[in-house]
Amino acid sequence: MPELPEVETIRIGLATLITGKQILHVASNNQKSFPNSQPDIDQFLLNSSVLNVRRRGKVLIIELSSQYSLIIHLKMTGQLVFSGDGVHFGAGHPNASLVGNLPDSSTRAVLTFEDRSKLFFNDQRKFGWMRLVPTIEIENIDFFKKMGPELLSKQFGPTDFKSRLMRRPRSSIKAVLLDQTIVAGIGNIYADESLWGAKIHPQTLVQDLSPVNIKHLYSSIIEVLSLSINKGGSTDKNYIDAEGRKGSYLSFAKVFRREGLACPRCGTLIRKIRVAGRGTHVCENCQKLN
DNA sequence: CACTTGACCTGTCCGC
DNA sequence: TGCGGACAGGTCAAGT
Repeated sequence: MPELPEVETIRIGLATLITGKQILHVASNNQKSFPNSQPDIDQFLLNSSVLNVRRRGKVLIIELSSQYSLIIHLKMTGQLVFSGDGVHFGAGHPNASLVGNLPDSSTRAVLTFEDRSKLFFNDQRKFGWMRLVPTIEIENIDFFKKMGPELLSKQFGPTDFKSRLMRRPRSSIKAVLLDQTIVAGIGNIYADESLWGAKIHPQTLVQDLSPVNIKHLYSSIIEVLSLSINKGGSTDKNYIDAEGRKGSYLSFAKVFRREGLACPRCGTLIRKIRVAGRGTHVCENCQKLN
């Protein structure tokens, strides 16, 4: 569920909360979530401190002073929640009811910093993972090597977008937007929202898109992602930011999770269909199939 | 080779 | 009320 805007929101929060802090202790109760048997951990995680927090696509990268980095993929239900000075999760915190007391049954790993503040890696469905890798090797890791360009990068524009899409001309545009090797960061929510914004049916084959379609889609994606980052991302069920806050983007969504409601543009009832194996929200009046 | 589907998980919701 | 099954969606392996 965390897509680019959610991960970016977490990154911004984490950067201010943990940059400069030294890691004293790490605990994991699930080898898939975080294999804490790695010999590297004692040497390169403990007693190292956080240099910065970066993002690549939907992946967080916590760079450490040891020249190692923690790479974190939250997948569907992962959360990173910080608890420490100035940020309290207990009685009186406005989000206490959302976060509850930690650790809880979904906590898979906990980092403890030198000031006793903690970072909880919660993940109900155990799809997410955290790995310790040498910083210099990050770009050689397979999924980073295969990952498409950053949509919000200044070096990335509509022409690049078009040439990336054309790598999969015979697939539906929705499947291609979800493919992280084409462009990085879009998931189900923002695929549906940007396609609605560009008035393109999700099942349209890439080769059937007009140049104008592609231009509109590019603008729509940038607009939707930027708006969502400004709203702190989307909260459906599990997403919260590093301080335990929900995002408000979903209240701005035009089609996602709005099946049976009126399309804000034309009033036609929004339908939920299945495209590329995913639940897909569409206004079949605005978004006509070519 | 290009593309689609199923598995990985667990909590929630719906229908009987 | 209880229970089985569908569903949620990011990614990779397996299947067509």
